[in-house]
Amino acid sequence: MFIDKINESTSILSTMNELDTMIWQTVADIPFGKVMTYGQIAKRCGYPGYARYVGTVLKNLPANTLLPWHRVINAQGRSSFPEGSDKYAMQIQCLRAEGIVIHNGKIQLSVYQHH
DNA sequence: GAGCTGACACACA
DNA sequence: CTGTGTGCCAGCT
Repeated sequence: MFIDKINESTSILSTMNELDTMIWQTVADIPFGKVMTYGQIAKRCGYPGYARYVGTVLKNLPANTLLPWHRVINAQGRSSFPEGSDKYAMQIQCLRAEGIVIHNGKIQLSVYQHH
């Protein structure tokens, strides 16, 4: 029925907003000096396979956000920004400020990954 | 509706 | 270890 279509779509919409919120929560819960990967966050939120979506959500964060987005890196233990960019330098700097050691742009997940 | 494009991940060479 | 191919999925053309 027509009304069901509307409810269905709004339900999907609210699910997506809910996912955004869960992603924010998960990122906010990463302790100082630890990191998590995109895929890991997606899984924790109950949405395996949504690694890329985690990235788009973080991208849409306001520049002045208090969320520790710098603690989110890719599965290779590297920043996902191009190596010369401002964002890249920014992320590396923030991580180093938390005592995380980065060697040749690589972070040892075996040491710093938050489970 | 059909492609393209990413702040991704994984397997394999 | 680095490069390449493939799968993935929401958001934008």
